[in-house]
Amino acid sequence: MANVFEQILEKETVFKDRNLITPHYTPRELPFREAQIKEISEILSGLINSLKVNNLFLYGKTGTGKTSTVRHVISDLLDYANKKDSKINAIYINCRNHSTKYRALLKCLKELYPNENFLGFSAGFVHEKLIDYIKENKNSVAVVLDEIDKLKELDDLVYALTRANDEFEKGSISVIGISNNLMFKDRLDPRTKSSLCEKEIVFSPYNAEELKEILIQRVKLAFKENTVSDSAINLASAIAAKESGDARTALMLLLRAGEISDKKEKKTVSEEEIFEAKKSVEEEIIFSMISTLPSQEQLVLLSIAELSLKKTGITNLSGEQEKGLMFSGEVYEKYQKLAKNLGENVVSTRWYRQYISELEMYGLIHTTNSGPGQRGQTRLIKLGFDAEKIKNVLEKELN
DNA sequence: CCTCCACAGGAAGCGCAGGAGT
DNA sequence: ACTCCTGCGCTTCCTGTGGAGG
Repeated sequence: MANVFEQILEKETVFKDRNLITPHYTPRELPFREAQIKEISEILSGLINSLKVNNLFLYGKTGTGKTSTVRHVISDLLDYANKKDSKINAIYINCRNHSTKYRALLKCLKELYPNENFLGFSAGFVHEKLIDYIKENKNSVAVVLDEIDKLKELDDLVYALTRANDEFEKGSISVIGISNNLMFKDRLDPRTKSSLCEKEIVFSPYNAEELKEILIQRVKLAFKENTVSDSAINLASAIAAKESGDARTALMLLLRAGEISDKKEKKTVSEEEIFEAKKSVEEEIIFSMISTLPSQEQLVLLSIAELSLKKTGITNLSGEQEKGLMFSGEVYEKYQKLAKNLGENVVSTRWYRQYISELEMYGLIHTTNSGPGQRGQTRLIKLGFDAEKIKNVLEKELN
């Protein structure tokens, strides 16, 4: 019998380099983000001349290329700075992993002094040390705060970072905030807001055509030649565009489809595999999103799922029956019943509306304002994914 | 035209948990 | 160990909006 590892590792595959199609990979080319790249670069170019540049705030839904774009610009900037002997540091911080002011500052220091460890030093010391670094080295430092909405004490941190600029004769700190939470900006302290959002750049979702281009480009990198059919790419981009305009979903579709082809020992990826991949990707996304939701929000979502399974639908703007559409009010009623049955407390209508907005932001539901023929000013709610699947996941989550 | 309904979403404030300062 | 402070989840109150109906 052949060696097991030989069987596994030397198996025929459709991939040339599987890593290049995972979400972690930052491609060198970023189609349809030229405008944003240019805008960000123009702003950051001042750093080369040791000027303090405007703080930057980027927002857009998940998978719209915010992080990739920033990483791209930063790496170009550092390359150029190297050539010109310009003193620039760029620090990338994912606030999900460094969620307090202290941890974020610590991460900055770690980048500036790679060989030293400041763990355990007081917050004040860490802050001083950061300022000292810039005073001594006269560097321009750009701090990227990704998923900035996950950061606690954000007001403090932004204040600490930007206020320091007054003390420098040469060198500076600039902050680039990235968020996919559109409401987030409004929750900020007015001073932080004006400081952080000196310049704002919006990333809108990709449409099907754009997703297609992105996929074609990635397929060239990650798959062997002529393994992925055009129709498969078309289908994958159409699915992703319809659901969210999220490039990550589109890439995941291709990745899974490739894996399915390998498993079947097929040498190509066709529409069939994309369809199969769609199921598993959907479930993955749904599961990972839902399981991190607060239980109250899960309850609201479950109410929507149950209603859309039961209801026949309501008449929409064009006067036709649309399935799975429901009023905000009836969802709240359903939610009240469900919560009572499960012994959970029931939140007020105001907070319930907050939940609805958040669920929409995550792409789990879609809402539209009611038009003529409907009850006044209300929201029509529709589930973003298959009701049956969501219900299954939720019922497990909620026991 | 006015009023009522069924909501949307802003503003203020409350109680709590957990971290910092002393 | 103790206060003080702050962010968070939430409620209460409020103003605004647009269709329905008198």
